[in-house]
Amino acid sequence: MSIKEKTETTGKGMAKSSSSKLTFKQRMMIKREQLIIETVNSLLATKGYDAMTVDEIADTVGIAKASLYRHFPSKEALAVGALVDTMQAGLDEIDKINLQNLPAIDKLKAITQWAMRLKLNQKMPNLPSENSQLREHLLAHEKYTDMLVIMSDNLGEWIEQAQQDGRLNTELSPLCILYTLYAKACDPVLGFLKSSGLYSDDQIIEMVTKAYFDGVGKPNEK
Amino acid sequence: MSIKEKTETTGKGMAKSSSSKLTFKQRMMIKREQLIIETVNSLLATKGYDAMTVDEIADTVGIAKASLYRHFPSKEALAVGALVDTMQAGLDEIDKINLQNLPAIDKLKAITQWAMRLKLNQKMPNLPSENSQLREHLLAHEKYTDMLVIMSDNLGEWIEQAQQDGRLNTELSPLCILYTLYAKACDPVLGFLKSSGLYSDDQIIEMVTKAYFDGVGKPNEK
DNA sequence: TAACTTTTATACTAATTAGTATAAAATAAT
DNA sequence: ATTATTTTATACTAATTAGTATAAAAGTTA
Repeated sequence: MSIKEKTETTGKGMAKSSSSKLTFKQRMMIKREQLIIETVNSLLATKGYDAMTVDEIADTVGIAKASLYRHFPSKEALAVGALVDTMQAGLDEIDKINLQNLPAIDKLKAITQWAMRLKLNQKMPNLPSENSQLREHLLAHEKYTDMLVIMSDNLGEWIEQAQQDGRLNTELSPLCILYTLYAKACDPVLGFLKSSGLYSDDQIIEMVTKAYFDGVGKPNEK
Repeated sequence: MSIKEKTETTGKGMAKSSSSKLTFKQRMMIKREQLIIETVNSLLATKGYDAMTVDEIADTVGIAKASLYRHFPSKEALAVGALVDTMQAGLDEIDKINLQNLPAIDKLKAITQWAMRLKLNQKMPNLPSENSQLREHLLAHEKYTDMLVIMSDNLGEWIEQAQQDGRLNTELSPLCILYTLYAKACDPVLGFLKSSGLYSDDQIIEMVTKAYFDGVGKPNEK
């Protein structure tokens, strides 16, 4: 064994290595990293960043805290990792939707519903309130902001196309539509409707989609 | 001075005493309690419950921590007090709106916009994420839940009336409309649009109201 | 002035928790 | 089997913070 291998690590985010040949250990490392990320995502979705403790993460994953810190150097890095992971999933979903030849409005509905389903399944991490330490670090994290820009550009194109198609309200600025769309990913309405026990997930998504695109008011009210 | 007066206190919420004759000290007490509540509301709006510290509240109000604890027995009580206060303001606003003879749909728009303006002015307290200690205590607090029921009943009546008037989408259940309306009070879109610097508060409220009632989609899209 | 009450500043306790150190146990490699 | 590496359990440090105790200062009342 070479000295070099002694220091091998997945390196916080090289989950997709440039080399396609991975050792068994490396693959295990990646697998576990994914499990950690999933756990953090779930805890961020249910409890939020402040209430989530590192000991809890370790217990839930089923590994020792020291092992956790071999993958991520801090609690913040864990949260950022989870958020980057979700962002990547969103970008992947956008790519998938772009492959289909849909009108822009349907692409927008598709990504909105994808995000809402994630939220309903408690997989959508909750960001802490507006002025928080974590948010600053997140916006200082280049990878995350890069992904955010790519996603916003992509959604922005869909929005402008849908407006040109006459399928989106042109009285609303694209920015306003973009923000309201992002907001659907953390809409508390989904959880409240779910906890009412009256509706299936599909029904909830259908209702909230209708409320979002068609409005709660009657069309004739305009 | 009687023994009785020695133990006088505003008593956490008797801000509206049954007796209309109040001593100077009592009025000072109430005045200060209001200042505390305002401060807590502002801190809850900007930082959230977890990030808000009791020392910070005391410093911001400009009194000693010990004095703070003479008004409220715990941090949770402070938060609950702030939330009850906001809820009361909402009920007052509903009463005010009910005095005007407006169509139900306009009453709904009025209260929605009132809540959004509060949020824009950083006066709307942020509740912590769904499964939190504070939320449980809040729902165990009878006064708060009573107020919540009254408000929901009142808004529910408006919603059903507006549906009968043909001004609200009858494809959406009243419950769904109620929840989406509550959600406007904590809609992060308002803050994002504001921090973009592109719009005045009035413009933001107009935009988000339009998006909410008319939907982001074009009517002809239906 | 004198007696009394309230507020304040300060320091403390106790609990929580992020992150680290360490030695034993488990696993893998030769 | 032996050596090297990783994981684990445990205990620790250091920082934060809710809540309390206390004595001095400020304010009030007579």
